[in-house]
Amino acid sequence: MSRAPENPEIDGSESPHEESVLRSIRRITRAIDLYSRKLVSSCDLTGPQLACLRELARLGELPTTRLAAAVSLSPATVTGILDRLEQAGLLERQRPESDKRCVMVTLSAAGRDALRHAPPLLQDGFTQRFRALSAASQSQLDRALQEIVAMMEAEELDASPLLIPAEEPARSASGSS
Amino acid sequence: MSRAPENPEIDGSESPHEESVLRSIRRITRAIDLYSRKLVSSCDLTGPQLACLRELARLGELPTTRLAAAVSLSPATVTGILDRLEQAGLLERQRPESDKRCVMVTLSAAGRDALRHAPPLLQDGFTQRFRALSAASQSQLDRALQEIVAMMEAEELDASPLLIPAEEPARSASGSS
DNA sequence: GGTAGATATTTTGTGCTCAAAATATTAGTA
DNA sequence: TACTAATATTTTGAGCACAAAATATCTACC
Repeated sequence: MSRAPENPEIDGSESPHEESVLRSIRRITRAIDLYSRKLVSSCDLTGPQLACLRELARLGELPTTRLAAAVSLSPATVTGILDRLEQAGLLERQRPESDKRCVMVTLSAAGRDALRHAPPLLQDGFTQRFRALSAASQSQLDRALQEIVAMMEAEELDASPLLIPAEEPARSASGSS
Repeated sequence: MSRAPENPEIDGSESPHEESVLRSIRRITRAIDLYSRKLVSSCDLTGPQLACLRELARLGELPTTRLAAAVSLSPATVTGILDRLEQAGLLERQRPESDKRCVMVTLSAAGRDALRHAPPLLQDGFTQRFRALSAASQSQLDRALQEIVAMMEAEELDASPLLIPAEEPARSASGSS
């Protein structure tokens, strides 16, 4: 009756690493979210809120859209975050006369102060452990993540039939660890 | 080699890699979210929904809590996802006689079918590129991520020795001293 | 039997997240 | 001036995500 064996491996043929990579990413995402909630109890700021404040401090006054890009979030999302931060008095929004479509965001004194007392954006445990790594190891992890980002953000590689294994991106500086 | 932990300027002193790592993670998270939304238009399932279905298929009937663990989400979150999947007729929930606290979740025929026609959980572009890597490269990325997960999930490493700067004038927001 | 504590799930409340639509403003053009 | 298109932000609607509280059930010990 089952007309075809429907070999479940046909499209499920994922390399074990593929599953594993996804699983790791989910766990990282979750760990960050959990830490964000702990942050709230220690300094009344969530992770995304703190990230916005930090970029604001780093880049100075800037329009919503550019802030959104800086923290890798959509403008719509940032609007909500800014609402809450403004409500808390940590920043100010104003439309410049020159172009009233824009909204320039500025850190307030209170915002700068909150930032000074805020813990790091990543778990303290992670921060400690990461800093304990050799510069080479840090760099290696950093590069690995960037590689994943690049593969992730690269869209669809067209209709290109991908069969070209071509060559390894050959990482030259493999040794120093 | 081991850089002595000089008193690191207390708060500003993040290694450049630290910033970069966080930025990469944010971008990865975002890329996954964006793909999840594209998924909806192609198969009416979001990423988390698809992830739940897949685990369900992989592990068979199982209680909510175990499913939550399998997808690295909290039970509360999974409840909402299950609501929608059940509504769509892709799975069934029932409380076994033996223990009516539990809720056993089972894939329905429609669920199994939807799964067969669903695209991969990661961007197609990523999947293609990742598969094009050598086994060694895949493994390397996989390991790097797992290392980060481990550092991320390791809590606080307490007062553990190892690299304590001895004094660390902890002004960390531990309330008013 | 009855009551306390443990276990499993759902509900509640808040925030993050996005696309798409709505709004407001500016610039270009007839 | 009026009309159109482009730009910048906010609103809307839906889903994800969690902790904490609420609910229901089971187990253990009296």
